[in-house]
Amino acid sequence: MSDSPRPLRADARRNRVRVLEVAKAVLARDGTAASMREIARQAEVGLATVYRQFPTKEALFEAIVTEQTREIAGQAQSLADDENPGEAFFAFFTYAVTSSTGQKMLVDALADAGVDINAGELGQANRAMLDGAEILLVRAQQAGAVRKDMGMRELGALVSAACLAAERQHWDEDLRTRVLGIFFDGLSPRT
Amino acid sequence: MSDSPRPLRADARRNRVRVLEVAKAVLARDGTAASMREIARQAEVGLATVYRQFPTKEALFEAIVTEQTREIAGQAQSLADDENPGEAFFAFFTYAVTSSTGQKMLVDALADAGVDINAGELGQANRAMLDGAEILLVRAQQAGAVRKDMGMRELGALVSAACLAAERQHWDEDLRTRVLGIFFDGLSPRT
Amino acid sequence: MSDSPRPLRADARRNRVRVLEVAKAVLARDGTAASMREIARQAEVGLATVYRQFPTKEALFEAIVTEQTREIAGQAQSLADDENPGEAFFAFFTYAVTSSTGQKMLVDALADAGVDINAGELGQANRAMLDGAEILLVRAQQAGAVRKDMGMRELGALVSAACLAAERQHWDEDLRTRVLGIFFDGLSPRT
Amino acid sequence: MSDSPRPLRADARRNRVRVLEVAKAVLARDGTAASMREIARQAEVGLATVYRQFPTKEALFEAIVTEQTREIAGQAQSLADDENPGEAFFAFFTYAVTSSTGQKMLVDALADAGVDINAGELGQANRAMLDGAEILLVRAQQAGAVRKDMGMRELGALVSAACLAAERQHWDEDLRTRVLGIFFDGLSPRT
DNA sequence: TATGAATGAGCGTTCATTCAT
DNA sequence: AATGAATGAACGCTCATTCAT
Repeated sequence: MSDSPRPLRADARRNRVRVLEVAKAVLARDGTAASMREIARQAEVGLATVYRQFPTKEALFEAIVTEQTREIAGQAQSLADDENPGEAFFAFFTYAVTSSTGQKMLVDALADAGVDINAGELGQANRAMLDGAEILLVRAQQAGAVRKDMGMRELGALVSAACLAAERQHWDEDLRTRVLGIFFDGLSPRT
Repeated sequence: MSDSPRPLRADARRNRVRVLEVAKAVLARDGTAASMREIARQAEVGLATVYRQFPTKEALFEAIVTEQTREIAGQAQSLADDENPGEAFFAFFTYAVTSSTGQKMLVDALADAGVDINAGELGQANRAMLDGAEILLVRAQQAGAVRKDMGMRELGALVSAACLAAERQHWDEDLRTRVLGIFFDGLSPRT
Repeated sequence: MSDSPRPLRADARRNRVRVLEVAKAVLARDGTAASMREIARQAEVGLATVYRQFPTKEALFEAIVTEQTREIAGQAQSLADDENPGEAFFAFFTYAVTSSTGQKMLVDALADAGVDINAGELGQANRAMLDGAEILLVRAQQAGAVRKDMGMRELGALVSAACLAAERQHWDEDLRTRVLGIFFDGLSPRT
Repeated sequence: MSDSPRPLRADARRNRVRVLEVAKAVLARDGTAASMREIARQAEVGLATVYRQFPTKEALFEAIVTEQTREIAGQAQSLADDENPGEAFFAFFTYAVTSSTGQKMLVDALADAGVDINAGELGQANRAMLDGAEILLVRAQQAGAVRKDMGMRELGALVSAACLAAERQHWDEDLRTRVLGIFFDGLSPRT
């Protein structure tokens, strides 16, 4: 966690962050058809600078997905021993939908492009996220907050659905709250 | 503005239908990145024949969406006076998700491209579909089968979510049934 | 040998020939680093027209080499039963050097690019050329016009050497005659 | 214009030599398409260090060619008063072909790029080499070892031819010996 | 002085669209 | 009416070269 020994890379680091941020936004807007040139233009860096940080378009996508996946995995972990498992689970679900806007699209694009989603850093992050999510799900079920006939497949499907629709339809916060409310009611145990 | 008589268009009509069918399949497989040339090849017609029927790629997309929207609108209409409003509503929801696989992607592509989704034949079809859906929703609510705090916005969001996720993740029938089950439980009136 | 049944392709055919011609010249001048754009520009056709005829740069190279190889093979064949084997052999050698300007460079470029030089139409043409050359060589040796310790390897090396140097140094006819004269003296049987 | 003193350039000198060596090898392998970055990487120096020594890629090429030309000129000089002019000439020819592998390609690349081959240090080296070669040629002719109707143009053409073909076809030592044998027989006086 | 990050021109290739046949 | 050849803009990517550290 100490400062790295190379102060030279201050600008390079800033450029990387900037490119990632812009790329996230551009991809959310234009989908995977977004061009590297457009990303470079909006990040106000040269085209080759993007390529220095991310040697292919695919690598850029993968970096974005990996970053977001890690964030979600981290959130799962910090909720793992929450004293209220039900609330923790629903909070995680909401966080995942809110933060992973556009991610599923990228994951699919990567899969289409033949990237092994379970390999490398992305695979690691993915497993961490899934493991964390499963813990939250099981604890919520044990606490009686979530119906028992739910598995990871259903959870993944629901989260994906919400992510994709929120992304493409630009859900505002109000709509998201109401739709997730419906989801959560559906997830409650049947009385 | 009157429909012109069509004495010679027997083969042209057949070509149009054929191109539409093939385009639907190709787009479902390759997404909106599918090329006009590929569609022409698979339809076994010349490239310019496709362009005669659909002056731009966008127009072809629009035609597909319009057709599918009309089908869904028709389904809503035929369920409009079903004697069991609750069943009718859920059947319609399921039909919409099942049949419009790949459609949402197109709608978004159109919207991205600046097409006014409410204009022209597509707008007409869209309004018919929404009107039909609203009737089904209201009747189901009046019958006590669907919670009262649902509006068309929530309905659209839910249908979209299911369509997009089903499309991108290749839900099998079993998973779709289970996920829609959760949706429908969430839509039931709170007891 | 009859006219092909498609008169439509008159212009396409002319473009193909034109592109091939220009490409031969451009490649002779700029080497394999010549750009497709430059070829298109000089041929006064659109870039995509070049690609319609030759789907990759490699394919264009291969087409050129194949064409030239065929011409040389044809020349070998028509000299195969010449009544003066010595003259026939030397005439063939001269023809090969004169006509295949720049070819060796392309062959090597293809080999570098991983093209199997013995496969497909090029391989066929290549074998025909080598077979024809061998016949001429053996006959010349039997007639006492060429030293016996010559094999196809040496022949290939000598022809290549002359081709490459003629190409890169822009030998005029006079110099070519004198240098080939030295070659031919070297090829004569030792007295 | 005077040579500046070089008190501090011990490492710079070493870098220059190292870069030149590596560049020679890389260019022999990858041709003139080799990238400056690759050369820097293999020389284990920074990219800008290469550019400090050689302000352009062209300059690097020129330096390599100049160095090799100087070596050949030196060889010519040391053979200039050999007691056996015929042997000396053929030894020089062989040395030139053997050592200048890859050089002709560079010379041509330079010429294509518009570099005046007769200017600067390269021109000087070139003249020295040609002068030395001419002396060897004339002495060999006077000694009756080489035919009289040979001039520098023919000599240059023959050496180039052998260099280029040896380079591009990866002649092994055996083949080179045999082919040069044919060349030398051709160069002998006609009996 | 040495480094490597940044840059933009250029390359091979694809695609929607137009036009001559 | 139908065809497919022609076109140029755009894309992903690489490279020689410059500049800030």
